[in-house]
Amino acid sequence: MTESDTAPPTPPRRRRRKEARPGEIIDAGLAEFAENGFAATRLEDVARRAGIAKGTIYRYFASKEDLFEAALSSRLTPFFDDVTGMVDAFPGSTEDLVRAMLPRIYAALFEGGLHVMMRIIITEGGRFPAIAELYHRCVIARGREMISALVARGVRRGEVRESALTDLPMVIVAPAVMTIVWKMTFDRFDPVETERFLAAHVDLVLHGLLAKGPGPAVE
Amino acid sequence: MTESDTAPPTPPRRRRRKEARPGEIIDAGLAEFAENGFAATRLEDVARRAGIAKGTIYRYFASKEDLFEAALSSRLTPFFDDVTGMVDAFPGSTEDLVRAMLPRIYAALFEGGLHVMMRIIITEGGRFPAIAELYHRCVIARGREMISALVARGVRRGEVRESALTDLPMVIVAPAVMTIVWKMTFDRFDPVETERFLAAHVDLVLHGLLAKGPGPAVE
DNA sequence: CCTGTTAATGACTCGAAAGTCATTAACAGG
DNA sequence: CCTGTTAATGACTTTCGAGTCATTAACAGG
Repeated sequence: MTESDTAPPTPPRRRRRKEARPGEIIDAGLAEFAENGFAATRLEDVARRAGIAKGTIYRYFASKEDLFEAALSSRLTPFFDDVTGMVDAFPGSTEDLVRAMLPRIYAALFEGGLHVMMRIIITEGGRFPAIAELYHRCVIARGREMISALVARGVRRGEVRESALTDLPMVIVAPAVMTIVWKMTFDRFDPVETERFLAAHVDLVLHGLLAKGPGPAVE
Repeated sequence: MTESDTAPPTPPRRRRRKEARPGEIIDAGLAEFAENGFAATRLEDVARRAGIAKGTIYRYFASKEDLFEAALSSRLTPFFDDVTGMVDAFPGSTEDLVRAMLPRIYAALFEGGLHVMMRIIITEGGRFPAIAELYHRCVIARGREMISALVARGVRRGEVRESALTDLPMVIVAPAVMTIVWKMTFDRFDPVETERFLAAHVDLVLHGLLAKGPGPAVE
C-alpha cells in the first residue's frame, strides 16, 4: 500500500511475453503428457497449468501433436556427452568406473528430470515412431556407445572377460530401465528404494563383467 | 457347388453365439488396447476386429473400462504356478536351473502372448491402479517369490554367494523387462534378436550370482 | 412351418475435447 | 498521451467417439 506508486497495484491479467511462452507451454505439456499420456491429455489442462488460455497454445503450436513433438524434441538433453568423455578419460579401474558411472546415471534419471522423458517414450514411443526414432538416435544409441566403450576399455585392460555381453552391452543398464518401469506402475503400493536397487545393480554388473570379481564393496 | 445341399450357400449375416462372444471381444480388445493404449482405442475398431457391431459389445460389457478390466483379468495366467514348483523340485545345480528357467520365461513372454499383457500393464498401469495392483499381486509378487526361492536354494546349496542381490532378486529379471520395453519402442528400426539377448542375460546372471562362476556355455 | 424370445444391429444422441476467430487490451513508438 | 500492432483471450464451431435403443432376424420349441 505504501508503495502503490512505484509498482502497479493490480498487475494486468494478460501479459504479452512472446519469448517466454513456448518454453512455459512445453513445460506444462511435458508434465501433463507424462501424467496422462498423449491421448488422455487435455490442452485445456495444459493451458491452465501454464497459466494461460487454451487459444494461446495455438499461437505457438499448430496442433496437440505438434506440441507433443516439440516438447519431446526440446529435451534431448546432451546428458551423455560428458559421460562418454568420462569413460575415455577415466584413470582408474573398470570397477571404479562402474561404481562411478551407474550412480551418475541413476541421479540423472531420478533426481534430474530424465525419468519424465523416459516415461513418455516408454508409454507413447510405440505410437510415435518419428519420436522414438529421434530419441533412439540421440540418446539410446549414444548410451549404447558409452557402455560399449566401457566394456571395450575393460577388455583392453584385461579386467573384463569376453562374453555374450561384449556385443550386447545394453543388458548392463537393464536394471535401470526396470526401475523406471517399476516406479511407473507398482511404486505406489510396493515402493522401490532406489539406493538399494542401485547397489544390487552395481553388484550384479561387477560380478557379471569382471574376470576376477570385484573387490569388497566400498561403504 | 456340388455340395450346396448340405451347407447353406449363404450363411446368415448375423449369428447368435452367446457363449463365444465375450471371449472373442476380449481377444479383439486386448489386441487393440496393446496397440493403441486405452484412451486411443475405439470400440468401433474392437467390434470390427471381432467381426461384430459396436452395440454387441454392450450386451456383454457395461463400458469401455469394464471391457478393459475384464480383458486384463481374464489373462492373469497361472504361468508361474508350475515354474515355482519347478524350482523346488529341480534336481540339478543352480546353473542348470537358471539355464532352464530363463529360456522358459522368454518363451512364455515372446512366443506365448504374455508380452501383450506386459505391454498394456507397462503403458496403462500408472493410470489404472486397481489393475496394476491386481497384476502385481497375481504375477509380479509370485514371480519375485520364485526368483527368491531360486536364490535361496542356491545359497543353501553353497552355489550362490550372498550379496545385495539376495534380497532384491527382481534385478535378475530386469533384462527381460528391458527387452519388452525395447520391442515396444525401438524394435522397428533397431530390432532385438531375442536369442542373443537371452544368451547375454543368462551369461550376466550366472556370473553375477554364482560363487565360483559357471561352467563352459552349453551349445 | 409358425411363432416367441432375445442376440445382434447400426443409426442415433450426447458430451467432451480439438481447433477457430472476432474481439480485447498490452505494450511500443511517435 | 495517443495510436497501431499484435499477443492473448474465451466463446464458438466442429469433430469424434462413448454409450443408447428401437428395430431386425436367428434360432428353439411347439
